[in-house]
Amino acid sequence: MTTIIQAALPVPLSQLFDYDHTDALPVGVRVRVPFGRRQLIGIVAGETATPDERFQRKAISEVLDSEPLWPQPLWQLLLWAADYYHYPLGEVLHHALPVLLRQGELANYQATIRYELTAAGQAVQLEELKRAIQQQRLLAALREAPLLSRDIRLHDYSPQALKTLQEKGWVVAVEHRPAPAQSWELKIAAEPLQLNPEQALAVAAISAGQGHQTFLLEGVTGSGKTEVYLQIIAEVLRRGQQVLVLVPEIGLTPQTLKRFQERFAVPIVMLHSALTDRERLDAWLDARGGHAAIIIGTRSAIFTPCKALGMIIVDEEHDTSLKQQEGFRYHARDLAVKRGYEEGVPVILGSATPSFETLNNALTKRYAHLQIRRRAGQAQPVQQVLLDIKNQPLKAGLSQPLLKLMGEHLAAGQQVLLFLNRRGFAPALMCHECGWLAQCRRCDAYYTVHQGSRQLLCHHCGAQQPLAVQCGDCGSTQLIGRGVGTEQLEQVLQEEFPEHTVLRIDRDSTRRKGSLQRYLQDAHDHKYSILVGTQMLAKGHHFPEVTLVALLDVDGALYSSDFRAAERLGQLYTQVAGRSGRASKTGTVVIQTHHPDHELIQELIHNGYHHFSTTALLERQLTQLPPFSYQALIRAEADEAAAAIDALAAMAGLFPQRDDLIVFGPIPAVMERRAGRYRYQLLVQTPHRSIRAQVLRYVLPQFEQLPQLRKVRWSLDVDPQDFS
DNA sequence: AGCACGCCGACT
DNA sequence: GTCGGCGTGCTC
Repeated sequence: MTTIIQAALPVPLSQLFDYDHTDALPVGVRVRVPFGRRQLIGIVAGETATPDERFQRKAISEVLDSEPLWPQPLWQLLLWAADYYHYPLGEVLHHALPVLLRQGELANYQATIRYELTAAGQAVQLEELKRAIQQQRLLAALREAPLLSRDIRLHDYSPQALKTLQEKGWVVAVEHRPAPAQSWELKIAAEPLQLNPEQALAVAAISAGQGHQTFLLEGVTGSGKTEVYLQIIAEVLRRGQQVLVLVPEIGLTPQTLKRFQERFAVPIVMLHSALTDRERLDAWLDARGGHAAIIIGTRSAIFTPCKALGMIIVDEEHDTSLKQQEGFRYHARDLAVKRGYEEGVPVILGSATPSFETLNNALTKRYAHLQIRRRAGQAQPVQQVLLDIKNQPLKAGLSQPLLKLMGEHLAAGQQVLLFLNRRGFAPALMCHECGWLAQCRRCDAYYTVHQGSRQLLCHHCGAQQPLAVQCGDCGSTQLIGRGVGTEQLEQVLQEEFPEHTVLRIDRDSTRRKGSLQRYLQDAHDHKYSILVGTQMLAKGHHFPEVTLVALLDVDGALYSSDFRAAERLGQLYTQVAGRSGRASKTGTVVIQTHHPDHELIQELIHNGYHHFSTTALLERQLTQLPPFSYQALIRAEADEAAAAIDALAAMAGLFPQRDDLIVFGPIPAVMERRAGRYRYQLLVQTPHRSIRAQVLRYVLPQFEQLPQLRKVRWSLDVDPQDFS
């Protein structure tokens, strides 16, 4: 009896593909199938009795799993996500798998080979091998500890030398099977801290809940949100259930792990970018098998199957890194809420500065709203200083009053933190005689001057040029950097405060792997007095000795075309302010601006984020912007502007005319030309989610017929977070 | 997305 | 005469 299996394949096509198979197969099982003239790994998505007979069906080549890869609720989430984001199911499923499973490896722990010294090997004098350096190196390493094949690769040991050592009988390869399903039991390794009344209330409210409920845990920086997490996690673990914790990309640090490990003596897996594919699969299996009690990871960890999930925590839920910005453009926070619903477990969204979407859900009672307004311990409120820099002399963007304040804090032996969201030496290179600016040939952007590498760099397409010495227009050699970047700021500060040390943290200074971690640790340990950095430095790090924090240039955000710019500035300011001052030391936050009277700044300073956000939310309501409407953005790019415009215009023409639908565009992207390509977009907006879904479902299949689309690359972004 | 087929330009 | 450029079409 043959069955007709419908498989979801990792191709950008939304349909399923029919295959013959001898038996029925459960949904969620991987199969290897012939597709054109290649073999693909697909996922069984169902079976059918009424296949499309226009196609010559082929047979499944191989069934790779005996049971579905995902538990039912997670499978439901994946189906929902493909539908919600209008992204092909096959690609969504593919994306949700560890790399090795995408490639067809078995969903098993793999025995690893471990190399150990034999007694003979132990007895060998390293001296004997001085003619064979590679063997000597290996032997020396093996004296310390056995090696896994991964270590061999990682430390670049010679496989040839290893083989020779085995032949000499000095080294043996031992097959090492990872421990199978081990059970765990909650052991509290450290005593919980004493909670303040608001924290206690939050813990109690979450613990009292039954089944699914979403909580917004809005706690000012330093209010002890983590302690709340830890105590409710304890509750979940006590029931023998697992906890999934999502953190921002930058927040996934050894310190985070340490904090959990110090409290709970349970297996914790951390899904970070440094894992090998095999380690990632092992972690995935640990979670799925229920052997891991706590799973901590970034965005993509939301797809980790869990045998007995008890709770999902999304820390820093406002963080933009939770939204994937290319390909399958999902928002991990939104998927977390949906998954919590499917799994019937509570979801905690934590932030000092909630996104307007989440805040709105809390204010309208869809989410329970828990607030912690008090800072833990004796933390003092910060002192806020607004510096009007209109007509003020600036030194590398620093005003005199700020320099004076810095001097005071440094003299008192404290640390100072400066934010400037512009890396490089200067954001443009200008001719002093004629005003010419060095422009990237492939983008609508100026080159950034990088002094260290003596280069002009385009931050948008990556183009690099040797630092020009002559004006491209008048030939003058009077070229000067215009504006200030972190590199220049660092240099000037070093001159200004020669007796203090300056550390710059941005993408350029932390290019080497692990250097960010090291710098953050050094900053924390007060090895530097002045810290200069971009946004990178703003996220989730605590430097207890920092008492002065300054935002050097916020003007760009005040008059931005992006309606979310204000929200982001509010979040940045508040997060940064929370970085300043701890315990007994009063912190100071400084904003430098040309628009000190701007409503947004006044609101933030005088009323704080919560008030600011609720007021700003009213404005979003008046203007019918998200979260009071639902958007989708169609982007198109092509070598010719006309091609992109024509494609989007053709798409726009397919949308129905109706009062509850706005189709706006084609309009040029904020940067119309980037990397030699012209970029345009079409904004779709509706008052209800369901209408957006309905309209897109109607219109998207028709796009395939449009000849204008063949010349462009285009993509759909549901709930776009940024309009670049 | 791949991967082939197919039809026009500069090379052994 | 061929290698190879990327336009077009198809994959159950």
